[in-house]
Amino acid sequence: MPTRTGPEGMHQGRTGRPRSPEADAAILAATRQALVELGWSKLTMGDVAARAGVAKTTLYRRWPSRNELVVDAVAVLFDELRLPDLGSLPADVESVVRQFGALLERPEAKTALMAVIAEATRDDALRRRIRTAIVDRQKHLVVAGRERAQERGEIPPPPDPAAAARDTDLIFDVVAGAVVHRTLVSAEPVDGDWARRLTQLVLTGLTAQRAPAGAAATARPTAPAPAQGPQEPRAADAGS
Amino acid sequence: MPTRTGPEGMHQGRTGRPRSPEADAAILAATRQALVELGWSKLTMGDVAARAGVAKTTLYRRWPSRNELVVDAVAVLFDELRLPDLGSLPADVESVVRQFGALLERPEAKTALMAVIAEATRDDALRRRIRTAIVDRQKHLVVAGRERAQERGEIPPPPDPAAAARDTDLIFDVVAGAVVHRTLVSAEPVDGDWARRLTQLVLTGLTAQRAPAGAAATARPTAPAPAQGPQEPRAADAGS
Amino acid sequence: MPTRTGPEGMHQGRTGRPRSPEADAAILAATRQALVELGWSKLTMGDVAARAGVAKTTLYRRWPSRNELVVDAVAVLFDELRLPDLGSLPADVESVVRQFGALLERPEAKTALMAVIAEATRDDALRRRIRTAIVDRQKHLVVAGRERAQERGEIPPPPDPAAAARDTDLIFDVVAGAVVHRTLVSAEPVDGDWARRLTQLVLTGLTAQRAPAGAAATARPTAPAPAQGPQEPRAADAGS
Amino acid sequence: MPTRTGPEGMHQGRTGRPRSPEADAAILAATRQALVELGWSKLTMGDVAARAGVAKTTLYRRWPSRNELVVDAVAVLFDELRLPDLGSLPADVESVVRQFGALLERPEAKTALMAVIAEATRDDALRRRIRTAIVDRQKHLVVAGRERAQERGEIPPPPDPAAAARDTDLIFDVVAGAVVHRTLVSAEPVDGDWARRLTQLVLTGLTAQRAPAGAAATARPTAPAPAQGPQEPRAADAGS
DNA sequence: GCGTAAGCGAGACGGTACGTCAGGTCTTTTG
DNA sequence: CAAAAGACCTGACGTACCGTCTCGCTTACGC
Repeated sequence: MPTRTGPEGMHQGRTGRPRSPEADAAILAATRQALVELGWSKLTMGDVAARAGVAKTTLYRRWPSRNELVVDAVAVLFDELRLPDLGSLPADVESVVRQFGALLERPEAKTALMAVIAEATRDDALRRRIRTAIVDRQKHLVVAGRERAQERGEIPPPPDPAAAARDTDLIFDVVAGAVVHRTLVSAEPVDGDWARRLTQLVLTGLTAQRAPAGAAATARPTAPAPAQGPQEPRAADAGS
Repeated sequence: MPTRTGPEGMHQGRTGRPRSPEADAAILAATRQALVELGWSKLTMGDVAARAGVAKTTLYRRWPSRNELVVDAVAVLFDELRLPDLGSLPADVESVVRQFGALLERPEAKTALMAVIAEATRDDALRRRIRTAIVDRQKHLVVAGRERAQERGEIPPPPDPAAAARDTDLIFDVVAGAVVHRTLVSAEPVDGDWARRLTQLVLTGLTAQRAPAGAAATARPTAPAPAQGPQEPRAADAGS
Repeated sequence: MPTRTGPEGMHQGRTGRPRSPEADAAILAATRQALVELGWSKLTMGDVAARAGVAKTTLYRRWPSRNELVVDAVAVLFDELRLPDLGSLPADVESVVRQFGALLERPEAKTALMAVIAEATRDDALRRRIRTAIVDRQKHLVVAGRERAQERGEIPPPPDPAAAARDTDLIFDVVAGAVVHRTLVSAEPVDGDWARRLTQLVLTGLTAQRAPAGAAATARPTAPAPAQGPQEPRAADAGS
Repeated sequence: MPTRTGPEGMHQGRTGRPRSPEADAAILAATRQALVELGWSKLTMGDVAARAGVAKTTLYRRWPSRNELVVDAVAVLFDELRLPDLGSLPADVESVVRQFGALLERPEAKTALMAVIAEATRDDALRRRIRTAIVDRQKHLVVAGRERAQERGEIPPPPDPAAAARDTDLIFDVVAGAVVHRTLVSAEPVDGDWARRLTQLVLTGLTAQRAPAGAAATARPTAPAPAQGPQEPRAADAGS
């Protein structure tokens, strides 16, 4: 676990009454509870303070606003995600997919995650906080999974580090995105069958993509297409 | 374009002064503009009304709340998505991926979409509205793409309708989810390279999955799929 | 009864559909009913229209505003006041006092009267309407009472018209004011005893005032007025 | 001046930031000013708050509604009424009459008083507030005037306390009612002449009423009238 | 008998104010 | 000095009425 999040990062100063550490825990728990019961838009600072048995001032002394408070409150949920060692890459991946799906079924996670991402489209500081508190935790799983699979010999070592990074990013977007989309937009559960099919799609897609060598298989980005028609129009009509 | 959305669905009754149709257009335009300038959390009904040159009550007479208003305002953006006929399935898919990515770069779309999805986790009526106004429009593209590819002979007809529906759902969650995640969470652009790699991953993954020979249910990625070539030599390395 | 009030005074134009006369009655009745149930400040035009089974426009076509509508609605109540002939001035006066008191016990009268008077402090047109529709009806009783008493010989003819007018005004203010104040401010009922004592106070006070011999202008109450008897022996102790 | 009114009576609790006392004064002053400029029906809470340089919430924290605020704002005006010692009862009474008349010429007093009384016909709490804040202040003058006149020997001590109370009430209703009626309904000024005539009427009327002894003077409620005609019908026709 | 001008119910319209609520800040007393 | 309590200002909320304005009728008069 990198950089522990903590309420405010820096505040210390060694004099005066020290901040109560129970208060922190109580506030975060109260925030999660309020999130479950009320949802994002109905959650209020005053309500959280009351549930935590704490004054509103104490909240503001530790978190600059509702958004960062919620990020921190929700972040701990993502600590629960574990990369198990089930012996094969597909099994490991499928496990993570199901864990992630289960996490997003929980109301406090599902509500908070999207709301906070929505806010972050306008607020860079918030985006950074989300990245360190949540996204990096998930990405770490992808990296760890790759390494373990390489050790097992399931996948070859990456030809160069840049390609590896690109692959990691793609896998991460595909897996996390698909789970989020299924859970929140399609509103369907991430059950065993779906998790297995997603895992399969991603792993075969990725392996085939990397393997093709001389096969007729897929794209050959180096060799320009003979007559693929106008490419630019494609970009152009994307806006029409 | 099926089922036109309309502000309130049902309200008519032939007596009394009819609702001004210009007001509708002005309000939706004002909503999009406010969304760009202020973002979701700063957008207020009063502000939208003022921009539209309309009374606040007129807004509330037509939309029960900010959420549904924003859904309707943003929904038209998704009408722009087109499935072009570029001659091959990968090219068509890649085009849609890029269109969708470009759409989500637009601030009014990105902000609104996530916020509204977040709210929908607590509000079934809102979820339904999102589904009919936005999601179904996108899903339609997947269905149409499948059909066209079948006509071209790029993919075989589905063995049974249930399997086809499951595949459609999976593809939809994977593609839409990945684009959304990359744009909003990873905050990276959907450029030509990424779009191509995503397309390739999904299409090869899917094809391989359907032809798994006698292989074990869970793919064995070590043994590369024997002949997954049939997508024809496609060599587009189009644009930037 | 002089000048019938009528909704709008002038509206004529002999062509077109004539205004429904039932509507007038229904509206005024609805206004009184709403006044009883809701009080002045909660009474709304829309509510009156609904009770009367009439469109809001119909109200506005006939009365310029709530104030004048209420004045007209309440004015008819004051038509009920009668000057009976009970044979003596005190008995007649006492009767009127009690009638007026009874009228002001009725919620629609009490609420409306004061509210409308309050509004009239800022609105001369409204003040005129009140005067013609309500006040003059009451003042007429005072004038009639004087004349009858003179015919009976109970009081001497006025030395000059100006003095008579001054007396009329004073009596009117004292009697009406006292009844209103007792009913609305003191919130005590106008019962038989109180009515008799008020009547007596006014009549003796007035008679003595007119006959002050050579006494100082400002009465010297220590020296009881020498002969203020001429009101005749009236011994009614009627009453509840 | 007993029982200070205060905004809300009870609220304290010794912890937390105390309510600003300047705010109270500023709000009441702003209310009176707004009343003068706008009149009762145009006075709004928001406007008062703005004039007082205070938030709307601060008003609502202290007064439950416009009505009670206005009562308190206007009440202080009635503190100005003084019972001077001019040496004789008539002179003292006349002075109070003129003071009261002058008070009711002031727009903030005249508008507010009637409006608030009108509202009170539906609201017992408001009626109580008016009584303690305004009416009792005036009544005190009547009581004090009686006592002083007795000390001077101008009027005899009351035969029994009940009679004294009844007299006080009657005088109060007559004097206050007459002044109010002349000012607000008749819309005539309370000038020296009118004040003198009212004073005289009340004092002589009252003295004579009490004095009559064996004189033929006024009512002899003990001795039933010889032929006073039907009393009951009087009560009956009061309702017709 | 027929056109036409006004009345009529309905209900949308641009407004204003409502009374409440939440956000953050600030000022007390208590620990 | 921090914490709790709670007053404070700000500003948006969603609602209720206002008085006006179309609508599509209906109704009586006067040609």
